Amino acid sequence: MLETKYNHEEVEKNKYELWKSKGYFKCGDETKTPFTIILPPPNVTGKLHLGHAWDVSLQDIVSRYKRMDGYDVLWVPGTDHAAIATEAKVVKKLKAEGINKYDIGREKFLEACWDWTREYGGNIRKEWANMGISLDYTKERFTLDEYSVNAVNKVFIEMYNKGLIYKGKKIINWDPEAKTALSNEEVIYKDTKGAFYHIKYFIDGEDKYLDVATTRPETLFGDTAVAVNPKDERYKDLIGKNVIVPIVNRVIPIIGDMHADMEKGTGVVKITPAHDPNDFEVGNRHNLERIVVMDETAHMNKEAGKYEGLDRFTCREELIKELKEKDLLIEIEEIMHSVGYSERTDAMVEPYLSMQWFVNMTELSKNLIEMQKDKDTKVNFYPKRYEKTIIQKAEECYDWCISRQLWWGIRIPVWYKDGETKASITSPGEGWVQDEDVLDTWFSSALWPFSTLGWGMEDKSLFNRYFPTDFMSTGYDIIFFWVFRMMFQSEQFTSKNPFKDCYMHGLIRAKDGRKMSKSLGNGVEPIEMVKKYGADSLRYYLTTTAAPGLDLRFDEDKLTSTWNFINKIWNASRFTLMNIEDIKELNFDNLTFSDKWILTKYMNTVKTVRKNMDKYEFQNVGAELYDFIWSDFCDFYIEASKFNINNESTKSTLLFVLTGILKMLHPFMPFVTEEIYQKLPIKDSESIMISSYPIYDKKFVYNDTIDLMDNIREFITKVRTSKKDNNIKKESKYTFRSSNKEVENLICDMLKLTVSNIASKEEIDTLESISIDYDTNIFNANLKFFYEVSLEDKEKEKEALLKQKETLESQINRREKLLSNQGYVNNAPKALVEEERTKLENEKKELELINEKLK
RNA sequence: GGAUUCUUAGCUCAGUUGGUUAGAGCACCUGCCUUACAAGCAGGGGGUCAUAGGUUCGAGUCCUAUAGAGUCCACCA
Repeated sequence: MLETKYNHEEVEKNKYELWKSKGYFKCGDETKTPFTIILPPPNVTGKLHLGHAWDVSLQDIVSRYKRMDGYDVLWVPGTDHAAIATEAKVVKKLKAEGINKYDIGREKFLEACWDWTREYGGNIRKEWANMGISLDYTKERFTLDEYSVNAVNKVFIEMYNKGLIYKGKKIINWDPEAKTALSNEEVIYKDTKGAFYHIKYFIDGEDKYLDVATTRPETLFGDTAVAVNPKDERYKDLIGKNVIVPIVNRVIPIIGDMHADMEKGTGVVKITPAHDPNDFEVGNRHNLERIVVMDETAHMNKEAGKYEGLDRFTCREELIKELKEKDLLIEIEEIMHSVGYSERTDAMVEPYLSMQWFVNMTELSKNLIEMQKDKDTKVNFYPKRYEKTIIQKAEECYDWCISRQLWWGIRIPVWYKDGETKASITSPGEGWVQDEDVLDTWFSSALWPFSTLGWGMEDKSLFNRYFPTDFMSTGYDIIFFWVFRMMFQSEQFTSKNPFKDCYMHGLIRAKDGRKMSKSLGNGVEPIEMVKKYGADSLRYYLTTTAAPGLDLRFDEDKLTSTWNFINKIWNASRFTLMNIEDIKELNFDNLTFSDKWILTKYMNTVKTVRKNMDKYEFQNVGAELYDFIWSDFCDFYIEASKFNINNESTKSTLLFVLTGILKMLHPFMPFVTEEIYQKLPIKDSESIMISSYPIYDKKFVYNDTIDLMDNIREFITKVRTSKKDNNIKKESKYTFRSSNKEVENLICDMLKLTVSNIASKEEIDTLESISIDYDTNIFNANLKFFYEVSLEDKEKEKEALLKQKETLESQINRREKLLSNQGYVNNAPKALVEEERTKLENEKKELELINEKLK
């Protein structure tokens, strides 16, 4: 028998290992329809945060639901090598030991990375187990394993040969700390305090100067022109003349270019083609020289003359000092402007001219847009609005910088010899040297949905059976990093989209709405929450609280409520189990009214739950189950069943409905449902995990019980309220009559009206009474309580009646108006109009009763 | 500048083809140790659904504008 209280620690012990060892997580039943989910691979050396917990819970819900519903589910686990993130951590660790990565060299450094990966890699798996997620570990992948590396190489080479990947010298975002190029997505813009430095650029041969404003004065060493707008009357005549770059004393031309904005600053802008993407374009238009003035650590190079070797910020300070001394500085105007920082190292990004590899996005984007236009080929996003987002991204797409000057990652499969370039997995021969760079982590992640399934490998059986995948779930924060790229790569290499449905969830925030972050110290560890409340509580809370695509403010009080809900389920199960121990088989021959009612309610719930599960509307599933279980099953049905508990059919109903409840809850709370399921005297399989999901069955639907029970419950509430308002004691004498003999016992039981308290004739004659009336087309009843009614009680009753009268009258008024509206009567659904009519009639009847009483 | 989300009870949130009396949890008030559960039961109070218009027989839901909050993209000499 179950303990009186739910104990999540006990319940969650050992179950995961058992499921795993029984092989329930494994795919492979070819008699079933396949259903595939690929887990978004977390960073191998990372920790699972609440966002991950949310994400994996959503996927596990879908996996378990589909598995129970007869699909051959494959859920592929895996981790990501997270090139820059991991490399940064290993560099830091080595630094603490006094080791520099360049001193030990590439090979040794990679060994250190692998050590790090092995050391922390196991953590993730433990946390998955804690969350209870049903991953097929026989298919676990890593973005640096043979599946991934093979796919990456094949894809790169093919794209290179097709001209979809090219090498070029462009301005890219440079992270001077990690000493690598970044993609635009890896740059985070933050408002930063800075300044416009107004500097004098003297016109060559004249005593006049131009006021040139810049936020990065240290780049002046790379200036190769000054631009004004050709339409700008102020400067028009200067075009063609030259100015002198201060300090360097280089003579550079004044050019006319639309890039110079007349409204902005002084209307004069210095052009540094090697250090600004816009200036780069201007430089191309005017054939300007590109002078790089910094090295890869953002220290000044020899172009900066005596400032060579200084860090960019120190140089700025020194330079400003000198400009001031030489009276070349006009003013320093402090401003707030947004500046890019590296997502991983938080270093200020330097726009930097360098040779990098790029993916040409033009064709790929076009392709994606075409596929999204057709409902048969597109990815269905949940919520739908992200379909627009992804198209927008595709439309304004720029080329993707994929090379990284790192060591931890998949090396670019390109070889050089004597100015020749070849793309190849292995060396083309003697004397060929491989490109030093590795690929952006997201390049391998983009191939994940098919690389994990063995695309491009000899054995294609997994790929053929399980691709394309069915469901993808991820936070909206990586839609551009990942979802977008998975889509165009799959489209390019498999001609299909990587998944049919893509569910986007929001971000987890702290209770006050701020982001959870280390620096704010407001982060919450999922592990801690699992310890405190159990994985079941956490999973249910996370997945049923927020609507798709919306953020979730983490509220521990709600987790407590969820725990209480599970405790409620626990106790309802406890009650059921206590009373059905001897049951041998289900028998529905002798159903009571309330049995029929709960069966009908249950079937309706199954229908609604399935509908919402299929649409991934888990918040609706949660609400539906919560309400059904707590209000209908526990608060009413279990209470009612106590009076017929020896009836075999009532016992069967209890067991049948409870089993269904457990099954519908199982995807959300796998542990506790399994625990209880194991104790059921009759079950359809050895584990709830592999049992079958409830099916709507008309056989158990008794539609006429629904409205009648609603009436009964309303009447019961009315009586209880009245008893409380009028201070009517338990043992008060009463008389009761109703229009429906079948349910009279039920009502008396629920109201605890015993035969011994039925008022005698004498009591009826001598005592005063309060009467509670109920009158609708379906059910009417009259209950009178006989007792010493004080004057005060009478006043109170009268007051209550007057209040009721008032509300009734306004309701009748409203409804009469509504029903006299021809537009409504003609256009609204007939059933609805009919319902309104019935309600109006009932209200009129009730008003009559009240009026009578008031007399 | 472009896109997008949010604004519903004191707090946190549901409310999905528009259907008329807007729900939940927590908090609050009252009464109950009723033998599944006091982390519970029973009853109750509390909302002109941000504002202003519009479409419609009917709007929390659709449209337009406004205000406030957030996010993404672009720009940022």
